[in-house]
Amino acid sequence: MAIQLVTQSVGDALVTSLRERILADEITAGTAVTEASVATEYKVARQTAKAGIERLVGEGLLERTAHRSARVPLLDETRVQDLYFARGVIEVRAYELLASKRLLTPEALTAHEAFQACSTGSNVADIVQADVAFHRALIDGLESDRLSRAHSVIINEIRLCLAQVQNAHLLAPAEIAEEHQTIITAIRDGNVPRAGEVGLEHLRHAERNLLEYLRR
Amino acid sequence: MAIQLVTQSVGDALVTSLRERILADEITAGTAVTEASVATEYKVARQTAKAGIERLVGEGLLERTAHRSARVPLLDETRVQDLYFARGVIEVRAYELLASKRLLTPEALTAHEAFQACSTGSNVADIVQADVAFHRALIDGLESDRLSRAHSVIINEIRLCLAQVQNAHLLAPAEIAEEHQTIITAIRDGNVPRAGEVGLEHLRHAERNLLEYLRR
DNA sequence: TCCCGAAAATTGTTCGTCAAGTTATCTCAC
DNA sequence: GTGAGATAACTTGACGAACAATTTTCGGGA
Repeated sequence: MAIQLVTQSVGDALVTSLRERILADEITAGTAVTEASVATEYKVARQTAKAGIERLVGEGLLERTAHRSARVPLLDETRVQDLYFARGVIEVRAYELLASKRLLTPEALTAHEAFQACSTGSNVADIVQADVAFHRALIDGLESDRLSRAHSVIINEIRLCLAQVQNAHLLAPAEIAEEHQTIITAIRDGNVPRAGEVGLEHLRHAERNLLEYLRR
Repeated sequence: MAIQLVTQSVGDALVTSLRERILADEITAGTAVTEASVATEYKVARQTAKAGIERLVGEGLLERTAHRSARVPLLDETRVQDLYFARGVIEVRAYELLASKRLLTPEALTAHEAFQACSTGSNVADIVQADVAFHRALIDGLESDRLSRAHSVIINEIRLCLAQVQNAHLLAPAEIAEEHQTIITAIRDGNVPRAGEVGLEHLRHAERNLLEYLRR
């Protein structure tokens, strides 16, 4: 068996870079992301740029209608609600299943500790990153490619919202860490209903904060 | 306000057509779907064909690795298990939520009746179609675009499996209709845990049948 | 000011080309 | 005959240019 090399096509690299920049709020909402601009910026063919944009549209990180430029979608109330509702459907059931199996992967625990570690710091992007990583690690524990993928799409769009809000109205990191701990405890105890409840409560807090920010 | 016309780009039409043909098992698993063949068959440019194929790869209806032709994925055990697991996570929680709201849309009831109507017939494709439509209608009742979308991707891949199996090993349509009825009843009664349980049971039956077929 | 039409910008789609990687074929040594 | 290696054929990756269709912008009249 030959050693496997990890290669990446130009198109893949382009999508990865664009995705990062969007999630980092470097490409701000509302500004046009034209095929030509991406093409010249990255020195790639327009077709390549087009393909990349289309993939991101598929992920919900860009929006476009026919013959008009793609844009990073603007955060609005219905979007946030839809996003957290869909996320809740997946995560609540996932946490219940994890609890029923008392399944806590080392990755999830590591992610939790990593969050606690950087929660004392002030870098908001890091905190968001660590928060997302924790939830992702929990879902990944169920070892379902399809579920992880569905969850990932939704959570990426949520990261988009968080990026736009920035440090403005996040919960206190300490509070988030505490809620994460209750989720872990519920799973470890095999307390199925509680795992679902605290998971849902955790999401509700995040959603409420975002909505309050939007309504001000 | 002008009257809105529904138009469709060539690319969209191509994807729609290919998706239908794949789900109808007209493009059988394993056979190569090359960019050139699609291009000549539909008389479109290779670029257009490529874009269409890539979109279907994103939906899980085609598989491809770098520099090799796309193929309709072959049904195998782990795939079926992953698919039904992910579907279960979404549907179980969705049915519980529907029950907690006693939410039964006219569309869902209509879909149920439509299934019963064609369950006496022998056309397998119609039955699969009606079955999928019923579950879709239930999920759509929650009115979450993101959830419907995530569910749709998974269920399309399941349709792929069902298409490959054909009439071979489906449950008896009458049995399916009966299980659908129990789901509806549980939702109507607002019996939350039961809605989740019978939903899960329904999926388990379908999964078990598919797996038995695969293992023979 | 408001509306209309021309110009500019942008996407949709096609063609042709070359490079790079994969698969199939064929030959030659053994 | 058979296996290994070279060769050819096929396929995708990426680019550049071009034209049509559509949207947006903008300037000039009424």
